[in-house]
Amino acid sequence: MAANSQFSMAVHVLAMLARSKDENLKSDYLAASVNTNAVVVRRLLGQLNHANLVVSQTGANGGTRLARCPNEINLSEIYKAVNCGEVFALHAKSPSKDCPIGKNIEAVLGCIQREIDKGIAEKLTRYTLQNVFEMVEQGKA
Amino acid sequence: MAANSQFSMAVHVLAMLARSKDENLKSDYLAASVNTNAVVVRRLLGQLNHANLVVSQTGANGGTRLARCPNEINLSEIYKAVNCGEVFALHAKSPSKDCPIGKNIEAVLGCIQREIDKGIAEKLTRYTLQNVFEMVEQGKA
DNA sequence: AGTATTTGTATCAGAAGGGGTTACAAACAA
DNA sequence: TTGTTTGTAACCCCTTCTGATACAAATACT
Repeated sequence: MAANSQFSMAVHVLAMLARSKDENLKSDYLAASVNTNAVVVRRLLGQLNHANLVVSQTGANGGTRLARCPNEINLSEIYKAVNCGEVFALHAKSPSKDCPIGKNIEAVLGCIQREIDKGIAEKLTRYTLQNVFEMVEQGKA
Repeated sequence: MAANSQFSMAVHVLAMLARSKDENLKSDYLAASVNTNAVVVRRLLGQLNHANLVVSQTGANGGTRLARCPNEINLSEIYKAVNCGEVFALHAKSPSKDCPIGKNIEAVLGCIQREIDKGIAEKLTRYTLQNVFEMVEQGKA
């Protein structure tokens, strides 16, 4: 898949916002750091805003800042906010219902899919934005 | 872009092979159950063969069968065999190295990425192909 | 040997989605 | 009012997945 890098960009942008505390940052400025276009950043911020992670203001001296403290935001929320889809897709075209395997495989795969998603969420919940910000600041990967 | 359903198709095909024991199944037959094209199935089987999960034979009465017992194949191996890529992509274009965040964010994200991949593998390792086959047979999702 | 069958693979076309870009309306500060 | 900034629509390009056709190579059967 053309790999979806929205989560990476989102974490990057949010880390920038965490660093700037309560100061509004402009999409132009964020785009320069992420090395992309300002509109791409604004589209992303729209999703983060929708998830109540950031607050934006239009107009002169506008921009975006965090809606909460960095230690009150965890990566799982960010992951959910930028809808990256599932880990793997179910069949593009439904399997044959005339086949004993095809008839039930989708339900089983769906179950496994949910299991994995739970696992991902569990891992991501362990990291707060504050944690990530500190790891980046300390150059500690 | 179309979401990647290769893992789903792979599990489906392997479940079919598990059901047919040591009998060779033809790509045409598998394709009918998966509801796709025989070439798509052969491409998939090529990857599974490369991972030593199946064995194929050309020629009349040819086809494909499992290389191992279904209870000796776990879903993590299948996941690795069909290269589904990472859960999320890192930045398409490298972030600005002039920014304290941009300079280090990729390393931190890579670390998180590996953490998640480990989690997925751990979950998938719990299921054998035999488990999946039985769940499908029993219509139990 | 000869024929039919089946896989392996190359190649192309179409669909879908991500990302980059331009353009412009709406909101807001001064 | 004027200049700035976000929000969003519209479009293009590129990549990847899927479907399809075609054909060589391998194999079984007669």
